[in-house]
Amino acid sequence: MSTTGVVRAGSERREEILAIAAELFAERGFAATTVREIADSAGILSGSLYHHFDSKESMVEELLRTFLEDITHAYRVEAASGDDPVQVLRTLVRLAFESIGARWATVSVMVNEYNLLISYPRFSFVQDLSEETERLWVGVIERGVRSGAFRGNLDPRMTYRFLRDAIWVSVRWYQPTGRDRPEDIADVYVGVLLDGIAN
Amino acid sequence: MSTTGVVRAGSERREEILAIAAELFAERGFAATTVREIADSAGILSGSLYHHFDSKESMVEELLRTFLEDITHAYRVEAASGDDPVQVLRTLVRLAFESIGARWATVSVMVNEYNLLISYPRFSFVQDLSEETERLWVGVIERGVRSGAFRGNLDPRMTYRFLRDAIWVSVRWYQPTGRDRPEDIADVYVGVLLDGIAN
DNA sequence: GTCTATATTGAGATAGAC
DNA sequence: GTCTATCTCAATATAGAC
Repeated sequence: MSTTGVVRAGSERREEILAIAAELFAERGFAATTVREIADSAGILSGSLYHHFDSKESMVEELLRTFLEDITHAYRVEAASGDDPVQVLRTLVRLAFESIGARWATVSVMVNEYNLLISYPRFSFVQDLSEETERLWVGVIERGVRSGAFRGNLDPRMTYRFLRDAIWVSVRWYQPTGRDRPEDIADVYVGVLLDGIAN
Repeated sequence: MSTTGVVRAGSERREEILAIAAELFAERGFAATTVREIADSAGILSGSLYHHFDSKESMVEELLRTFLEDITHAYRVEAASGDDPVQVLRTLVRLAFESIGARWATVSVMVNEYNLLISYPRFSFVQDLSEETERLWVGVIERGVRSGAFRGNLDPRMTYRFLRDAIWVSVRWYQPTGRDRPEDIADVYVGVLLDGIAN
C-alpha cells in the first residue's frame, strides 16, 4: 500500500516518529518519556516534533486508537465465524500474540498505561473497545460451556481475565526478535488453559 | 506491635504518608504523581514531606523493598517445606494473592513500574528478589514434573511466567474490598492451571 | 520539514521560622 | 512536624526564520 501514489493522512516520516515514540513509551513509560528524547531519537529538535503532532498525548492516542481498532475488528470477524468454540478461542489467542509480535511497543504502552489513560475522557475509546473485546471473548467461552467443550462450572468472565492478563502482560518478557514465534507461544498458552498442567 | 512503646524507625505518621503515596502511585503511576498531590492527600504542604523522606524515589523504594523482602521470605519458607509440589504451588499462589489483598497498592506499583524501576541501579534489589522468586517457583514446578504430578512435556519457566503474570496483573481488576477472598481467587487460578478448562 | 530561540508552566527540592 | 517562601531545573509547547 505504501508504494501507491495515494495521498494519505500519515506521512512516512510521521509513522517513523510514531514508531520511535512507541518504543520509548514502552521502555520508559509515557510520563517518563520526554518530547526531547523522542526528538533526539528521531534526529531532530523537540520543536520540530510539533510540525507532525499536536502534543505528546496525541501521539499515544494515535498509536492506541489504530491498534485497538484493528485488533477489535479482527476479533469481531473471528467471533462471528461460527467455528467451534475451542478453535475460535485458539484463533483469538493467536491474534493477540501476533499483535504483540507485530506491534510490541504499542501493546506494551497499552498494557502499562491502561489505568492512567482511561482516567482521561480523551481516551474513553480505550475502555470502550476493551469492553467490546471482553464481550466477544466471554461470548465464545460461554458458547464453549453450552456446547460442552468447556467445563460446566467455569466462570467465563474470570477465565477470560485470567487468559487476557496472562497474554498481554507477556509483553514484559516477550522478545519479538527471539526464537519463539507468536503462534507457538499462543499454542502453549491455549494448551495449558485447555488441559492444565496436571498429569 | 504498634501499641508498644518501642522506638521504631518508621513513625506512624511516616507509615500513613507512605500508604497515601502508594495509593496515588498505584492509581496514577509513579512519574505522573506529584509530591504536591501526596502532600495534599496527607493534609500537609509539599515541603513538609521532606521532613519524612529524602525524595519521591525513596518513598517508592521503601514500599517495594519492604514488600519484596517480606514475600520472598514467605516463598523461601514454603519452597523449603518439603510438601508435595502441588500443595506447595497452591500455597505459593495463595501467598501471592494474600499479598495483593494486604498490600494492593504496593503490588500495583511493583507490577506497573517494574520495567521503569529496574533501569535504575538504586532498584537493583527489585530484579534480584524477582529472580530469586523465579528460581524458587520454577524449582517447585520442576520437582512436580520429576515426581509425575505435572506433565513431563511442561516448560517450567514458561509455565511459571504464565502463572506469575496472570497473578500479578490481576491487581488491575482485583478489588480488595470486594466479595472475592484472595484465597478463593488463588484456588480458582490453581484449579485452571492444574486441570485446564476443557471437559 | 527542520531549526533557532524562547515563552510558560510545573516539577522536585531546600532553608529557616514557628 | 508543619509552614512560608523560594530556588532551580526541566518539561511541554510556540513563533517565525530558513
